[in-house]
Amino acid sequence: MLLYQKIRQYVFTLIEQQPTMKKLPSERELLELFKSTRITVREALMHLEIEGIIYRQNRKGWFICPSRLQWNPVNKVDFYQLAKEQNFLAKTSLIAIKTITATGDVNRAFIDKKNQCADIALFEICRVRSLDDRPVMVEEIYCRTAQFGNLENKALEGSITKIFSQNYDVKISRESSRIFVTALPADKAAQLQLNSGASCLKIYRQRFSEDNELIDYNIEYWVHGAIEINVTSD
Amino acid sequence: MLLYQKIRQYVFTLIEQQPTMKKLPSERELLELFKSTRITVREALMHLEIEGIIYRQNRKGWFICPSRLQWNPVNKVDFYQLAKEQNFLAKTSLIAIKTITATGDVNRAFIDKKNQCADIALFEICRVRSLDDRPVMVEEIYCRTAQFGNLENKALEGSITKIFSQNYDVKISRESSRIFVTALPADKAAQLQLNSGASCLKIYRQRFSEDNELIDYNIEYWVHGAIEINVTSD
DNA sequence: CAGTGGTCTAGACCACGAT
DNA sequence: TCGTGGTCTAGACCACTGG
Repeated sequence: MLLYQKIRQYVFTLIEQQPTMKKLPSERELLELFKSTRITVREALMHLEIEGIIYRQNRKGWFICPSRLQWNPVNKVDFYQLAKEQNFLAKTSLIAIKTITATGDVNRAFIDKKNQCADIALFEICRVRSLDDRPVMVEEIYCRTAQFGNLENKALEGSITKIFSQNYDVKISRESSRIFVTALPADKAAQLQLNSGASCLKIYRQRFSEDNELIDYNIEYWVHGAIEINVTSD
Repeated sequence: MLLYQKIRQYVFTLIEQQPTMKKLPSERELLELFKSTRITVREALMHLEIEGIIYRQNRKGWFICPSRLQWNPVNKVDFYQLAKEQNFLAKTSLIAIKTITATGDVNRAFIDKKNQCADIALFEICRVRSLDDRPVMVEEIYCRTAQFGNLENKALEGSITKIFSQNYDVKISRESSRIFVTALPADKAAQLQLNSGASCLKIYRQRFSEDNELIDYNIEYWVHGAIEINVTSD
């Protein structure tokens, strides 16, 4: 068995035996224990990181991943309710809300047949969501300023869907998501207190009204070891 | 800008400018180009690997990821049809089919109310699927030997769903999937010609008949840069 | 301040792939 | 046989966290 696999096995067993432990021994403690080098120790730790068993916070250390949030992208369930059902303490922090002119993918999504080339003014809302005080997701939400005037003064830590429905009488009727694995960009990693390049689940979501108009465009980055997708089809 | 980010950027631009290129320069070529070391070059390459832009085949080199297969877990669409629609050449290789006694998760899934403790005899089918000759998925399929006698003599490179329906008159009516990111176990990595520890999307899928009996239990490992999940809900 | 991970150097030997 | 990536050593300095 290779050395880094032995170290991986040692840490893995440590986690199994001491499930209450949150922080792992430091890289230097491990290299002394195995009379090895940091390269090899980090090889083992990064292995466990990809498995979704441990994660690191930038320069703070390595930590054990709590259980994953079970999430069904088809049921339009509120984040807080979902977390509560699974015994997590959910929290949302508003990072920023600003007005932008749509460009790129976002622009293409919002263009409709009536005004193909017009500049589209959008709100860009950036939020971070935590489970038990661990940041697990950062998202950008785009929606039309024309449609949601005064949105910046609403309680943006809660459910956007509820704000749309209760304040603007806008109901979501259909949604479409693209989900894939990639790396966190540097800015998103920083907001999650992670190192850039950590693996994540990236989700592009478009939500439409009954008459098929795009209501919002959402880009979510989920810390990869923090979520599990459940889908049921009939 | 950090050195490994410069190298990453260089390779990234290389890929953009020469989209027909399949194989990247070797690690040693890159380290000479940047007068650096393999550790740093590999840091850059592993970054791109996590992003799903490049992948490595064990000791063969680093390669550029082709576009991802778009897959909707809710639509029960045939793999070959899906690939064809997206201009991929699909292929399936049967690795093994054997008879086992259900244990662990698989056992729990197959237990029904009638015979809680009986040993359950299952087929275990292992297959590898490729797109344009790149292995992208390895799967294990479990189903009851009692229900699918003589299954080992069927054309197992094709659609299992079709075999169930055409040879045994068994129709799938409902399915339930769990999807998450993890690392490839060593044996699965070898079957995909990848290094163990590569990131993957792991999918547990259970499929049920109209009267809610479990028909098959499926464990899929998708190479993480090879697939994108599309979900639409009404 | 000491301790942590982040980045980086300059090598080495090995197993396996392509030829 | 030679080139590839896989594994590993033995250090170094830095940026940031936490007490």
